[in-house]
Amino acid sequence: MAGRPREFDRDAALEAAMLLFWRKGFAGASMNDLCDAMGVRSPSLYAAFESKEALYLAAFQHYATTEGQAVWDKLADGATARAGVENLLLAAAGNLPKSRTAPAGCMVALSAVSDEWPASITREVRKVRLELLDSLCARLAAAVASGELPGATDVAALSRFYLSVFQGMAIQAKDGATQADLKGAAEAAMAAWPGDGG
Amino acid sequence: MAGRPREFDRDAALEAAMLLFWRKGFAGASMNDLCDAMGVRSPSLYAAFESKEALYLAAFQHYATTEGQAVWDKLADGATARAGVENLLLAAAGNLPKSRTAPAGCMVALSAVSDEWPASITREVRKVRLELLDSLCARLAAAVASGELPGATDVAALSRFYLSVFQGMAIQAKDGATQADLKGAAEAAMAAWPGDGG
DNA sequence: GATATTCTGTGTCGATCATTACAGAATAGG
DNA sequence: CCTATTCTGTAATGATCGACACAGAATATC
Repeated sequence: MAGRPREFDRDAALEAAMLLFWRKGFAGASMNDLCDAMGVRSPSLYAAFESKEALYLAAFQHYATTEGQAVWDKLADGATARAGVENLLLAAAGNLPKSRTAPAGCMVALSAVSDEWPASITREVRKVRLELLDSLCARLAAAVASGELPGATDVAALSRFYLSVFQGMAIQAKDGATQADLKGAAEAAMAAWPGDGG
Repeated sequence: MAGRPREFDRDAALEAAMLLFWRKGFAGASMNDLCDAMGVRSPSLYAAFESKEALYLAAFQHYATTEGQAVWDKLADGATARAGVENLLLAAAGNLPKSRTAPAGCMVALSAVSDEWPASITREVRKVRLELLDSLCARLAAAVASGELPGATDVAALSRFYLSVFQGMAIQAKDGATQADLKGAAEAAMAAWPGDGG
């Protein structure tokens, strides 16, 4: 391919954009901020990512397939669905608070919770959040099929419940909750597992 | 007091501002939008509310003392703390989804979850959210004192857990969850009450 | 009724926003 | 080497943002 070669690392720039969007949201991260954080001038940025909206969607996908995936993969970990859900919530407790390298909260849980966001982003974010609900439903339905959970279990309700715990933990992480704080909430949530005594 | 009398109803205007901020967030609601919704020209608006930031804080307080209070008052309803928490979550399930008169979600739970908001608003919103946590802690601590809950109960963790359920329900309401959806999640959450069998 | 005071409406302020024209620089293919 | 192509940097675009100057209108007090 002819033409002057790109002077910046596209993946590194996307990672920087992800971190800024993660911290400040869509409207809060201006193109100026993004250019600074990515180390790229705006014409190069537009040539590589098309628009701010497209850049956000790319950064969001990047988040979902790296940071987000690492936590939600835990749902498949463990011999039982109960262990999977517990692993998920404990991983969330470990990852949601602010760290040296990552902002607090979760891009998937906390993006587009007001109507100020572009419609295409709201649509995509909602889709991914509903996929989280689906993955919980699938794991719990399998547990019903295997006999781990009673046949009368309301899988949809139980899935929504555990999703809400995860999402609420993300909000509390934004408010400064520590790993220990969230671990306590996660353990309390596991007491709701059908069949567990109190 | 001398001077030309105000031609608009300050409380009605504040209510309109609250509804718009509730739906669109701080940055999403422009002064133009607000003027239209409130039926007021901007100089009158600034004379009555000082600034956009101050207007948001006033609208937020209005929300907290009306819409929010109506739900969180339920925590005191019922003979036991368990009944109080259940009433709270069921009221949330009834109120959080979009209705004819109100937007979906909760201004307290969903405001300022990204760093794009003015610092004064972030501070105030966080303060109110922590007050919700405190009110849960107080109710549960009283239940421990009265013997309703075991002395070994981790009140802080249990409070954080129920708060997270509420907050997560607010996010799901934004994503279109129905009253029935949220009622299921609330009921599942009550199964985590210490001492309840599964 | 005169005056001080407060509100309303028009119009606009500088700042910031996302986006892009344009020209120069660097590469690939011929 | 020459040309087409793609990137980089400077600078500017129109739009929109929050906020306000100004003049006219409406009230209270004296």
